[in-house]
Amino acid sequence: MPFADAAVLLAPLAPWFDSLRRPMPWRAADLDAPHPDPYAVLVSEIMLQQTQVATVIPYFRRWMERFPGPAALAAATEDEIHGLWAGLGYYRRARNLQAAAAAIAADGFPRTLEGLLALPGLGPYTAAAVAAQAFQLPTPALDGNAFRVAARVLALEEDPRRHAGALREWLAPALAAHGPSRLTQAVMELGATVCVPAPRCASCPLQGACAARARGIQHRIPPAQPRTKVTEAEIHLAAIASGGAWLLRPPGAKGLLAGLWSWPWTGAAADTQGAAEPASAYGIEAREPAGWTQVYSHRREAVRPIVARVEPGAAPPGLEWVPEARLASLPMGRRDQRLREAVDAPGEPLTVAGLEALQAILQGVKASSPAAPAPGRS
DNA sequence: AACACGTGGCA
DNA sequence: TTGCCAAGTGT
Repeated sequence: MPFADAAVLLAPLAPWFDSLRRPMPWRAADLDAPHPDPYAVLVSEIMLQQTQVATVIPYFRRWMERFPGPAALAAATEDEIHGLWAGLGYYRRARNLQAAAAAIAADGFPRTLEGLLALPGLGPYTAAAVAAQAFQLPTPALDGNAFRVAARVLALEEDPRRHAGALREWLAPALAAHGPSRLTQAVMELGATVCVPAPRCASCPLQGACAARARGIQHRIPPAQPRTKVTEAEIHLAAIASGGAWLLRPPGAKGLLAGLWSWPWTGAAADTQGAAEPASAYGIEAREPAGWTQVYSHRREAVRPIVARVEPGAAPPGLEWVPEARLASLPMGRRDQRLREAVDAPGEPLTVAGLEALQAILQGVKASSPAAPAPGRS
């Protein structure tokens, strides 16, 4: 493809980045040397997958304090790593990062693109980003920012992801010319702060070189991506206490919120209304705090929380009674953290639907099927 | 090749 | 409020 010389086109990015880069705890002071701590680069890059810098910073600091190197991370428990990742999302990243740390502790840090690509959780982008920032290898790292910047500078009107190979070939000489770590970060920084979806061209160091801007088409490059469908669900999420313990579901191995503890829950029936009979007739004291909508990447959940106290009994299959003192230390996603913080909050009296949900959970009705409605009353 | 996979910021 | 998107990867 007859692209203009990237080393020339992107030259203004180097001084721009040297003077305007944002401070980040994983950034090396010397942009021209190999990074003093490749593990820190790796941790930051995994955390930054689909996650903004400002969100990552406090998680990165806590993680590095607790797991300063690959050996410490490799020795941690699943609950520990998920606890430090809790709230950051995409929890598989934490497990992959630990597996990568174990491989690094055993075999040393890979210093080639191929070696990095073989680590779990590192795809084409992350392997290249680590190679460039940790080891100064001229490997083009194409993330959403880099694709957007490249597509605009070159006025590429198609989806730039379809031209990843050509764009990598185009970018590589510029990395070698201006420093792999510097230019890698500069392109992404530009995409994150200036060449954003609604671009701020007036403050762009590449405004004179940008083909999209010259043609006035920067706002529609790159074309919007089709989104995958989001399913809707409504659930009852129950904090059930008995004696000094809470009824919880231990972490699953796969699926949504894998690796995290959760409160038991059950699909809400849409057709049950009206006042409940006194729940005390069933040995239950309960209330329903205000609900909320929980949004995931591909699912929207209307959450109807219940807080209840019941008579002692065996835990239903798949659930565990967990001593109250341990509750605060269990890794939970945002939804379950939110109910954990609300277990002492006031609520409305239990509804019929809420009572049925409690009974379904306590009777061991399979609670993990999103579509499963609560059973009818007997 | 689609789809699963979390959460938060921003217009 | 709703929708888009973020330093993507695994299956």
